[in-house]
Amino acid sequence: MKKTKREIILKTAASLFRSKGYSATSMRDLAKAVGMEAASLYNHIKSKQEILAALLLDAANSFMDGMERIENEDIKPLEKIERLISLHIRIAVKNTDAISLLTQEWRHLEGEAYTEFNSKRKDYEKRFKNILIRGIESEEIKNVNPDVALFSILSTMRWFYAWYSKKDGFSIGELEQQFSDVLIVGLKN
Amino acid sequence: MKKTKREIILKTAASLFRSKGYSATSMRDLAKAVGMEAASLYNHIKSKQEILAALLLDAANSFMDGMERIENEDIKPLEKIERLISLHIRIAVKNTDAISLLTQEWRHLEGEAYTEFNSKRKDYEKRFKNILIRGIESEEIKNVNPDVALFSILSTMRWFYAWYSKKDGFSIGELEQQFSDVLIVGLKN
DNA sequence: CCTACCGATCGGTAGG
DNA sequence: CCTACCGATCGGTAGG
Repeated sequence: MKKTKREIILKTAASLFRSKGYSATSMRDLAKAVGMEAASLYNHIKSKQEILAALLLDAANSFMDGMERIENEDIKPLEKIERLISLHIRIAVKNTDAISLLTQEWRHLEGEAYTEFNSKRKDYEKRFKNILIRGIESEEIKNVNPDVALFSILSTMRWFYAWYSKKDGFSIGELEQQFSDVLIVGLKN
Repeated sequence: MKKTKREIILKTAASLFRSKGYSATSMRDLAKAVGMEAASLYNHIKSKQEILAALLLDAANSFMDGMERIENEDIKPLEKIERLISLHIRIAVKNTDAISLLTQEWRHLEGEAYTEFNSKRKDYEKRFKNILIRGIESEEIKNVNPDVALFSILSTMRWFYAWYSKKDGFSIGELEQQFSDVLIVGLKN
């Protein structure tokens, strides 16, 4: 499990970008945290932008892979929604810093990386929404506005990393159960 | 309805901070957007920090006032939750830029302003949670984890401004109805 | 991986 | 409200 210098730089950058924000983190901050001079970073990475792009596209791909897998499972729409909630929770627990960037810092992407990230994001949302629509059609899901339902689930899941960082003592299973309860079953008795 | 220069500067800053982020927005960007030289801004504001603090504390106070009012209404907990959802929607529709900063840029606050903002935020969440707990006690609300329920509602409402900016043609009444449906009644048939 | 350094830009001030 | 300017810091490169 030896980590290359590049991997260490990326991990450290994720943590700094998360706590200070991309713009407010300088390459000198990053160099100090890694234990080298700023100029030396450039032997491992091309630019500050490349770091952000690598982190975000990697995280985005985890979600695309998960979506692909869940779409192809032979289960009902509502169960797919549950699996997607679980996907978000698991990725966030495993890779909290990178997920925070996905929520907070993606607008600082430039050029092609921005375009690529954005189109993945839109594709993901479209596929998620299609599952909701199929659930509404089969009457497994209430006749709610699918855009509102999609947005509600995704907002909650996108901020999950921040909530999770403050709370302790929940197992993955408990988290999945409680978020499914609230997001799918609702509050009203 | 004449606006002072200071008000124009604050409004313009809110819009720039929203689209570029606080750190990535320079005082020269702001000056240009307002139509003066950077140095001249300082006749109306003390510092870049002061702008962010003024915008955020003002927005935070809108929520504190709304919470105060709703707490004192003689209605059941679940109806208070509905009113709070409506409060978030109305403030976000009226003051979209400032609300985006509340969600995205508050961590750039420094010193006393950070402390004050943070304590208001915590106070607001505590009072919101108490309403949920009272609803659970009276069995009007399902026996869900109140932290998870609080977090789910607040995440959705905090991102509402971004969703709303992309969608058109909803009246306030429709928005209130649809978000209450999804957040309170749930998805499962 | 470092020293030395580049041009650009930052938030902010002096003085009028 | 402007011109002129401050010291500090930025992302990044040259050359070893």
